[in-house]
Amino acid sequence: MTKPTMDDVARRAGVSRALVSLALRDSPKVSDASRVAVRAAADELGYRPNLIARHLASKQTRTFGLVINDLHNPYFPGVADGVRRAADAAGYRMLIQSAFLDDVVERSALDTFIDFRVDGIILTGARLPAAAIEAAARSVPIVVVSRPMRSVNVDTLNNDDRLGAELATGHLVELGHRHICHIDGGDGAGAAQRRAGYEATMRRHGLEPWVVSGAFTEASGVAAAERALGSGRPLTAIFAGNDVSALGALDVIEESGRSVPHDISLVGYDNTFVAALRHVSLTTVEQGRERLGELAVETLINRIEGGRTKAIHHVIPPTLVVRHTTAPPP
Amino acid sequence: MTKPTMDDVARRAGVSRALVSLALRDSPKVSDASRVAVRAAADELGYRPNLIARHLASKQTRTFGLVINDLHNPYFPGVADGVRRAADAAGYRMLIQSAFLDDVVERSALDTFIDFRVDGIILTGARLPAAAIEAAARSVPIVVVSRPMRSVNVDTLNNDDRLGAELATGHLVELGHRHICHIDGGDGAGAAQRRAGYEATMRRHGLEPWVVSGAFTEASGVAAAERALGSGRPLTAIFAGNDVSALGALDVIEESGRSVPHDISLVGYDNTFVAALRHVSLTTVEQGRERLGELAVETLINRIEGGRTKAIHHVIPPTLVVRHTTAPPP
DNA sequence: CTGAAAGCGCTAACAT
DNA sequence: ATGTTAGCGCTTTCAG
Repeated sequence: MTKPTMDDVARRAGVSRALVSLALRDSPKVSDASRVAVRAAADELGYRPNLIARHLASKQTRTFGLVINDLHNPYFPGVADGVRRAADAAGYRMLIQSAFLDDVVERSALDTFIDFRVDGIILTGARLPAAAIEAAARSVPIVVVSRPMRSVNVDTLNNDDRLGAELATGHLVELGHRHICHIDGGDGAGAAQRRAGYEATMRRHGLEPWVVSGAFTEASGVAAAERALGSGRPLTAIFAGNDVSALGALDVIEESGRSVPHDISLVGYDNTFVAALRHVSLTTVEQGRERLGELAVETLINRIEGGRTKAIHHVIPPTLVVRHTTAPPP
Repeated sequence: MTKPTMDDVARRAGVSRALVSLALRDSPKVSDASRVAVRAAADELGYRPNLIARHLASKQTRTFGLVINDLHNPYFPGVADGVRRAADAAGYRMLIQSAFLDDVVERSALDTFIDFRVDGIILTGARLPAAAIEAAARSVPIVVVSRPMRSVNVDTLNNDDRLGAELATGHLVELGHRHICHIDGGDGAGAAQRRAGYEATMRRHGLEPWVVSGAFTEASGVAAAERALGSGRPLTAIFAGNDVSALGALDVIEESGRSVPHDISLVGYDNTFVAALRHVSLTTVEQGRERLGELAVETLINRIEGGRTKAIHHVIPPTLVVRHTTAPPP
């Protein structure tokens, strides 16, 4: 169980340890003969370099840490796809941690990556206070994805949440809806912007905003929809803060005997795979999550390798995806 | 950006480096005065211990690596929940990597964890050859979850896939179905056992098994259902290898103008949150995924700390969750 | 092209 | 209770 070290390989190959190090990393200053001998010895021994030691000596890990706010939210794996593809192409590893929707866990996930001295950290959907992120960013490059925040030293990457909400709300208004309720994302990442976009659109059309507070979870969608439906207030459409809360609302609407979109139209946000299921067919907003993931890596790399110090704030335009949960009001 | 080291803290607190090390880890053999002084110095400096260095010196990382076969499959986050809870309670960190359904990526995820010298690895839904896992298990404790395999040196934890498939198929038979097609999981983890359970149940009832090959993805469910429906063969029920492939099948069935469960009954496997959505309400099989995650950690810990060397193979009984996608045949 | 030697930041005996 | 001294396994000058 005790693993062979570089010394073992060196001894077996009849060369010095330093040469093994060079040979294994394909340095040009190693003769072919040595290279072959070293490789052979390493293979025979089943040698695997100890990254812990390598990193301690070289001061870099070539690893990015990805903190996902909630592994259960199908939005995030899409971001992870983009991150992985780009990281892979650039020769970086990616390690993931989930915050499990808990701020304390999120904080410790961030600390763990810092303590592991990863070369860069991607925070997605983070709910940590901006100050905490700023502080952490002083010791490692951090890029915050899908969580709008203004900062001079941490990079951010977002879809335009406000615009997305405007598209969603505008779509409902155009269909003829006047009683549109917004189940918001509470203090979730981007929730405030989506709420603002909703409110602005409503006002622009002379309609009164009606926000029921929620969170980015299915359970909160259930609770919020129950409140909205139970209020007795006229209601023909709901714009939920994200897809999973929309799904919660969908359940409640149907349970109440109403049908979607016949009685009530419903819009989500994120365009997750669940929204795309024909059986659900939820009208929603696409953020471009994979692209955000890729951009996150690029942003990190040009800070690390390019030495950039000024923060970048990139916002990409979302698009409305119209499916079958929206129709003119009854 | 250059971080303070333990030496900096020691100097500032006016003590030796070793004492800082002890104080920061709450060793009882440190005076209160020193402890306070060290903590203060560390805080003022914003000191964070370098885990890389700590691990190199202590030969352990107190970290488990979790390799998830497919981050997009909502089954896995449930396992991760269980792992995290148990790991947390035992004082271990958890790092995640996704294989993104790709065997090569899965292999490199495993290698990365080995190279990082994590204390234990949990493979869930892995499709790697058993031999590769066995080999890796020689250098680090590995427990394989949701992937049946017989082995003398690697621990496994599974629900009884065969039994689960028998429950699912038996349920359909009891409802009166005779033309039941199984969309299998191809070479996915546990797919063979589920297929066997289906076939055995069919034969036991004098029915002819009909397996259409698939995989554990939505896209494969779509393709397989199209083939089944297009075959012209009588068909009143489908038992899909897992929930996401069932969802793919559901889309195709409805697209063909048939309704579920009126024309065709449908059963999945995994009881993911999507199956539970009232709007989907998929009859499925619950594996007990969180429990599997917790057990995985316990298994790893009693091997690491308890010094166990004989492999454990634990199988837990699945349960059928009947919802609204199953009904008697038309 | 190869080897020797000096660390990387920390832990773990061993002293005191 | 606290300090000293070796490493952990690797990379990286610096000589040869």
